[in-house]
Amino acid sequence: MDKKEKDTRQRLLEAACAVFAEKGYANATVAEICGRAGANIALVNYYFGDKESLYDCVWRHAFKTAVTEFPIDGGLPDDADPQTRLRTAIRAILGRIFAQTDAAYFPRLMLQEMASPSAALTKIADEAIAPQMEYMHKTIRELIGEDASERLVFQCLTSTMSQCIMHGCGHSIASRIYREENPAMNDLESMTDHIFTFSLGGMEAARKG
Amino acid sequence: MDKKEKDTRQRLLEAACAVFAEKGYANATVAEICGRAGANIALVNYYFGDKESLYDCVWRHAFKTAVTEFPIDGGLPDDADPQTRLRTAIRAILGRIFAQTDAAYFPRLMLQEMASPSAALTKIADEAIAPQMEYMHKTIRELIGEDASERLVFQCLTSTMSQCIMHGCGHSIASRIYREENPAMNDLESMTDHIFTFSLGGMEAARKG
Amino acid sequence: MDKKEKDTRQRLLEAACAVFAEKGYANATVAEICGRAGANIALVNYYFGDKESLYDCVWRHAFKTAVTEFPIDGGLPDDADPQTRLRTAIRAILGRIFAQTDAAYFPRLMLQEMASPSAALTKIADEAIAPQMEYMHKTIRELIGEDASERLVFQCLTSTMSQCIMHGCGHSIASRIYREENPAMNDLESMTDHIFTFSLGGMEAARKG
Amino acid sequence: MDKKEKDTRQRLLEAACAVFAEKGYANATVAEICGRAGANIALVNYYFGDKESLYDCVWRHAFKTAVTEFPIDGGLPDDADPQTRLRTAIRAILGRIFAQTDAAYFPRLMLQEMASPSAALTKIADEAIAPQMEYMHKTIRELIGEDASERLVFQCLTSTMSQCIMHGCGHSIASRIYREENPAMNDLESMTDHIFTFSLGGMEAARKG
DNA sequence: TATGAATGAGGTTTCATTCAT
DNA sequence: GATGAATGAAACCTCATTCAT
Repeated sequence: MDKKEKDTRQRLLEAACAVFAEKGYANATVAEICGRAGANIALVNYYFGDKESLYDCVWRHAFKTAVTEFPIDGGLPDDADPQTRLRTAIRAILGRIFAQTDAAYFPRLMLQEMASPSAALTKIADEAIAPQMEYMHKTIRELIGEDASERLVFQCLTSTMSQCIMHGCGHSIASRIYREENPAMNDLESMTDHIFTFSLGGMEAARKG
Repeated sequence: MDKKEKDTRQRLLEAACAVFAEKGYANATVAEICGRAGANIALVNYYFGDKESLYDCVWRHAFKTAVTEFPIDGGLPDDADPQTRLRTAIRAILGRIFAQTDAAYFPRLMLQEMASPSAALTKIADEAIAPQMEYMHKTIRELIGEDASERLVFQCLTSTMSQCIMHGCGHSIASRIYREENPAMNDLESMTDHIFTFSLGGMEAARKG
Repeated sequence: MDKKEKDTRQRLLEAACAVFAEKGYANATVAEICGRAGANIALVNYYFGDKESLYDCVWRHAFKTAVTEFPIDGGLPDDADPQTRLRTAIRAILGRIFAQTDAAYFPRLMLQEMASPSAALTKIADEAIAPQMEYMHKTIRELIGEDASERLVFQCLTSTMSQCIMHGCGHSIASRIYREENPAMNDLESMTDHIFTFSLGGMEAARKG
Repeated sequence: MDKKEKDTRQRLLEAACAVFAEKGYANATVAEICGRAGANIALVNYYFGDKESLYDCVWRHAFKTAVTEFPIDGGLPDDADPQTRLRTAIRAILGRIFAQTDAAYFPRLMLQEMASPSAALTKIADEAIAPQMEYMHKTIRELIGEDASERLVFQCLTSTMSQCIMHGCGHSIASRIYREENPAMNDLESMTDHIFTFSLGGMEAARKG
């Protein structure tokens, strides 16, 4: 019975991840989630209380999976040089986006939150995003140097993160413009290389001028 | 009477722009649109047929306003040098995002489409986005040189566009992480400078590496 | 169209009065109300917003009808002697209870509130009940005399009101104990006489003892 | 194990008393009852069959407790004089209402039944209420005299019982009108005195008038 | 004896749309 | 050109009950 229970709850959670990631909080329906999980519609309330609490479980699950499978520091020692840390972090973020596991849900959920913030966004920003941003911030600060203004660091951080997010999440629009799937889109390593090189070059230029 | 009609239809269209941009297609309600427009709830169907057709009018209106107020080429002559064209294009895209007019709706609608594509996305991509991307593509091709692979051009294009989009639209999440409004966020010219410099530096590095 | 509109809203309001009076707020269902009114189930929300607001309209309507048809002072001049005022008030309260109009809903709603208070009770007590109680209080104070303790006045007030309420509302239980309808139950005037005489005698005794 | 069973069943019964008394039959939920009893939700059906049967057990339990702890005749000899018997009966009824034990549930359940009769009311009236009313009836008949009409006896009975019920159960509304708790409300003996005196005086007056 | 999973019916509410006027 | 009434479908949630264990 331990088996069966975990099964249904887990199936619900995973179906919910998929549906929330696809449609966003407000637009996702409990009915569809239960339908995909092959579960009775009342079970969401049985296991999670209500849709909002289910969503909490969903983003936490997605986030935990993402940072577990693709930790932002990639397991590097703390004293790794900042260039390595930057490349590793870019690789981690892209890894999440293109993961075939539940880790992929987190970035998609974030895109949904960016488009239509839900009540959970404040919590998510505090608990999930801020720590990762701090890591990136520290890394970029080291790369640009202590003399650079805080503002410059923030701009470079945004520029770098932008590319990670868009290269991955832009799919839905990009794939409609370039009708055939663009080859670069699926090549994780080359994408990492590009963003890393582009960003380093960008920071260098920004630092000077 | 001709006046009044146009008035109401126009008011509905503008209210619809705002609501769709804020909540996305599925989440926007006809009732709220009519409410904001101060119009009777049946008028959406009267003037536009149904919600979907209204949405078509909305994105076309938003797009037209955006390209009229902020043309991607900024009115430059065709033979302007590519660096100037790039900077101008970046400025135009950012201008749209931070516009106080209906022009600002288009990028927000696109963010919504990126998160939760509606049935209209294919049309939008063909009619609205593709031409602009081609202009950017051509510009970047000129900057990188004819020898560069098509793939590299595409990567640089994505990297550049990413920054424009995120610097503007990332607000909802960014403002929650950096509790106080970051100063750079609202300074259009400095943002243009940054993205331009960063992207040029990035392309230079990408071309070499 | 003015006719039809008022019709449905009014029909809903009256059906709601009946159902709320019969079952109490929580136990009444919107479906039954709409069913009795011969209206679509969505119309409660269309006309009243939600169940709670409908309930507000209901008790206010019932109260207004009750005090209009059966004013507590029965139209007596302010300087009427307290005995007359007491008898008139008793008559008014009983009149409401046995009314064949919407006035009868108010005491039944109050019985429901007494059994299972709803969120509206505070409002009802303030706006509807308190003023009537004050009138009764003043009247009884005059009957008992200025020397009597406040506590005694309150006790006599409660004793008098009790009888009005129970003689009327106790029906549901009483009619089950005395299987045949008790004759006194339906004779409004004799019931008024009894409560008036009994209460006067009671107060006289209480004052002395 | 025999102990434990009785325990759980008993805990359920007592929790059910509380919940039914507070919210009435229809409004009480099995889930809340089980929650308060610290028992699994399926146990109501296991021990009692269904909600309705549980309710039967509840009112019988409440009634038995009430008449055991506060017998209507207060243990008086059959030949006690009617005044003493009346005072004792009033004291018993008030005692139940203000009891800190399960005895207090019975009057509250009756208030609920008065407001919204359940399917059980007929049974309750026959088995629980009627015998007590007969006792009161006989007592009052003796007080008023054999010449009095049956109707007068019934009216005086109702007037007397009304006060007992209302002085006790009217709390929810009364406490909202007189914001501070009225002192008389909690003083059992003085309340008994008042109702006894008031009723005797009332009967005397009614008999004459 | 006791549990947690599961279910179907039914509750309130929202929404896009239609219709008569 | 504009309105308000009306509707059916579907959303979220609650609840009594059943079942396997």
